[in-house]
Amino acid sequence: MSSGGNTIYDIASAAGVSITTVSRVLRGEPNVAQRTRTKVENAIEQLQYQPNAAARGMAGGKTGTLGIVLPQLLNPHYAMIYTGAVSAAIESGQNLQLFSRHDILGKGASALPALMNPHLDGIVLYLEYPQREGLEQLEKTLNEIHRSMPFVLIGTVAPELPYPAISYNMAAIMKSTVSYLTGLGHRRIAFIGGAADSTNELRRDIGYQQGLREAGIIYRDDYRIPCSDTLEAGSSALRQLLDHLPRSEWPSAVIALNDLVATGLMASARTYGLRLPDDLSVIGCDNLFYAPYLTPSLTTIDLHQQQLGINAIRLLLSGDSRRENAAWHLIERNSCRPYF
Amino acid sequence: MSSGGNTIYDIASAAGVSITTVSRVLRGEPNVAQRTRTKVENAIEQLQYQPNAAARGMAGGKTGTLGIVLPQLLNPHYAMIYTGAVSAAIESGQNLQLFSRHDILGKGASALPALMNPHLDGIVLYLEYPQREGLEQLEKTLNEIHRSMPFVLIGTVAPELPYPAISYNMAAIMKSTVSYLTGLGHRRIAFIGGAADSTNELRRDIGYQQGLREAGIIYRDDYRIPCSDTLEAGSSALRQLLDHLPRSEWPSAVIALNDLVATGLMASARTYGLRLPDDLSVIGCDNLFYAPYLTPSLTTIDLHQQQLGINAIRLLLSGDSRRENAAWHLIERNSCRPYF
DNA sequence: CTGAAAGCGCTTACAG
DNA sequence: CTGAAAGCGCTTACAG
Repeated sequence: MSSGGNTIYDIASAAGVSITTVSRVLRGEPNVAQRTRTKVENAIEQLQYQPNAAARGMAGGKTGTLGIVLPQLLNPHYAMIYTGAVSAAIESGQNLQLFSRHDILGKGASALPALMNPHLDGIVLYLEYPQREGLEQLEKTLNEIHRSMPFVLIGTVAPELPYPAISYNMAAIMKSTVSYLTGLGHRRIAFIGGAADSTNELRRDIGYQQGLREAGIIYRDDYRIPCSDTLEAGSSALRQLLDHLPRSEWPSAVIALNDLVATGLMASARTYGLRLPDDLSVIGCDNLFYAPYLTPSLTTIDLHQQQLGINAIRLLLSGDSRRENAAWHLIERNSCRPYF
Repeated sequence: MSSGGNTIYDIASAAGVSITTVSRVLRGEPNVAQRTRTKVENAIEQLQYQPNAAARGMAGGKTGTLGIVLPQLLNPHYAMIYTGAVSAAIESGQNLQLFSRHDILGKGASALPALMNPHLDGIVLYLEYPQREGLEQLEKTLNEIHRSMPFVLIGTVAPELPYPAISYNMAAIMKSTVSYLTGLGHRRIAFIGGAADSTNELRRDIGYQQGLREAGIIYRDDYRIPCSDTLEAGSSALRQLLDHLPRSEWPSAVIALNDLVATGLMASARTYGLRLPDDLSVIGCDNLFYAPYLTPSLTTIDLHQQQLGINAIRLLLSGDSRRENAAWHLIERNSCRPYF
């Protein structure tokens, strides 16, 4: 094509060697005479040669590009992971290709071919886990991917999946969140979480209930509101919560699915005349960049997303198949206060 | 490779035709007998055939993938554009590949080869424009890209660049912003903007000064603070502004580079005991998703980023080389109030 | 309307 | 240590 670039042939003839030899020095093979290697390297330098990744992949070699699948990018949670991942990829001289479709699982294996198409050396998968019964289907899909390239799973990874993974231990995180609140004296603690039927949301619910139980608090169904992943959903979820409860039973604290939901919920709380945090403590999850700038500043869980992105790429590159938990910590700010 | 997929050969033999014919129906060429076409289509369907984009590209055809270069993704401004762009790409059956390095210009043409490497059918470029003297270098770079693939420029595009573009008219936007504020009665209007030496920041400064002039206000150097693109920078820029001014000359309104800077600046303002918006009106730019949820909710410029992403892909696909302005509008919320 | 052949830019056995 | 040859999965002239 008019791609205008020099090919391996150009540098072969410039260096006076065969393309095989050029390919060898390109890939850093050891069995090349120093003199030859130098000649080739000079030619590469002079002609500003750039290997064609597509051709490489097609010929069966490494393409030098990794992939990452993220549900979306509007939530900075994912953008942070991506940013960490690119930096780690660049550091290792790899390219990183982003796939931001969430349909990959919804449509099962049917979306898979699109992934296999570009010859990737490996891929990081942040999946949105399906209903429980979908887990089996998912495993089949993953086995299929596994056959053509290595991958690592990140996010809230079901422990049942026997693949390399860096996973948020959502049960532990939720339990700690609840304990933080009970430690402040709260007893009426609501949880505005995801749809209860996804496997990773399940995990959060377990942690929520464990946390309550440990503090001797009885779980109430009407303190658990399902909610999707947006600010607006957070706003209306809080309304739903409060509207179904006599004022005397309104929670004194609410745990949000994530900072987006927390943000929406805080605005909504004000419309009920609730002062924050005096009348209602709020805690989020993700530590988005603007969380310190909300009024009140938002107490939340920092999920170390950028580091997760970095670690995922490193794990992928290492070829190791270990499974580990992702780091996190609670950040105390001003949206929670002791309850007496 | 073990890429496991069926090739054009597989479907050729399944359909009992040559690979040439398969290729023809794949690419929708008209000169194929209906019967033959049907046979081939059935085989494609049955074998779940997926064309290999890399091979396609290498053979000189369309790859079906477009690219987009964005400076970064942590600022939702860019994530919105990306999101719009993918949706438009998917709608047209194209893939979209994201490149988020900002070094493409910093390093001049040297970062270019990485872009040409994957065989893209075209690319959307959101560039960070260089100092004035860099414009010439930039044009050379663009000419080089132009030779191998079509592109469209988006963002604040220098009018000097003779390429298809959808551009924010920053001068007009800034002028309107100032006029909005002067319309509210403000006279001491500060501008916390970008480094004054970038060509697109220059454009904003022009609009700022025009707006002032129209209202008969004299431009003051000490009301113009340079600032980078982060919340922290916004915080310290405001400090820098106020610390150098006697209290009686503190501005009654401040225009921020973007919502990130506005967010940081608002927090900083409070530490000076300023009530918002009573003591200081603030206006941002970008209309990030959380802007309505700040206290006070942030008046800002909506830049219609998602639509910009969509339009950019469509313009690219159309092959048209027109240059147009991007849509925008001011969103009044509660961070600005009349000044008496 | 259809097919055989060359070629895109590489890598990988296979010889030497 | 080095090179000639085959092949990766396609598209594009060129014949027929």
